[in-house]
Amino acid sequence: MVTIIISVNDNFQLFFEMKNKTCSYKLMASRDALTVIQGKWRLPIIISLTYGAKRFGEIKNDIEDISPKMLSQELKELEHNKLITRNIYDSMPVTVEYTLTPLGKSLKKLLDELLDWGLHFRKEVVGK
Amino acid sequence: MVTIIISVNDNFQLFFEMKNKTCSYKLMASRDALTVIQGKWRLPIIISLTYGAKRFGEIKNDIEDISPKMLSQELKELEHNKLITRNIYDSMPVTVEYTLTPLGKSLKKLLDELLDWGLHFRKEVVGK
DNA sequence: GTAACTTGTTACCTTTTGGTAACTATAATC
DNA sequence: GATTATAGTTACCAAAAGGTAACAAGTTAC
Repeated sequence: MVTIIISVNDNFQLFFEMKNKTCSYKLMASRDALTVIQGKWRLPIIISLTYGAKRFGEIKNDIEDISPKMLSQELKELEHNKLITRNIYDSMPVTVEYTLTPLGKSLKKLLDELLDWGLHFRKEVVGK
Repeated sequence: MVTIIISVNDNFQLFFEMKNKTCSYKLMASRDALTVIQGKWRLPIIISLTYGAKRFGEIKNDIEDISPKMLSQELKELEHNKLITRNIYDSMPVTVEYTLTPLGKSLKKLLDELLDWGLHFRKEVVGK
């Protein structure tokens, strides 16, 4: 039996105990991926940024009912996980631009698959 | 502006307000997919069942530290979303077998992509 | 000097998710 | 009649996630 402790970031730890080392490692990686994109606002934010660099207020307008607290919080998390970068411009008033990193852009295939299966699921379950 | 209300199941509702109908529909489908597989125990359970039909106790042994309450709860949710089926056998003592449905098996590509990106992410972020 | 615009922060509260420990029902075995 | 094995359930609690409303700092325009 193996116990592996990994952390996606400072606030989040995953503990797994499994009999099979390879299987538990794969499970961890899959759950890392899930952890990074889950939550109410992350997909909307990431999708908003796939259309190019955006400022705080622009993302907020895109998503409509997100609060500044949640947007700020989630942007920090995404930056921490290196999916986006934050650029401050010394204009007046100050503007801050967010862009997807290469790692962030590398989510495309996963997001496509998520959409694909989601549509399939809706057809099979939600739609009926 | 369009407001669309959908529900994945009786207990869960997603509300989206967006300016672009197509975009919000895609977002909903993607979030459906996320919703169905997220949570601490769903991936382990689904993965456990990819190795074939299993009984309640067998899944419990596979996952080690899951409680009967959580396993029961999550199995019900997965059944409700039509990813698994529950078969009762009138043996003694009674045995119950869980299997993946075709819809459950259709998750394979998504799970593969999740694993793929998760490994990439670990290499880029967690590993450093 | 007051209002407006930018990007946030803070304190407080509610809802959702997950955990613990004890218990249940049924039947077979000792 | 007590123990074992099956597959759960129940009541209660803790932690995480998300929501609301008010505020803050810096600069420009009126």
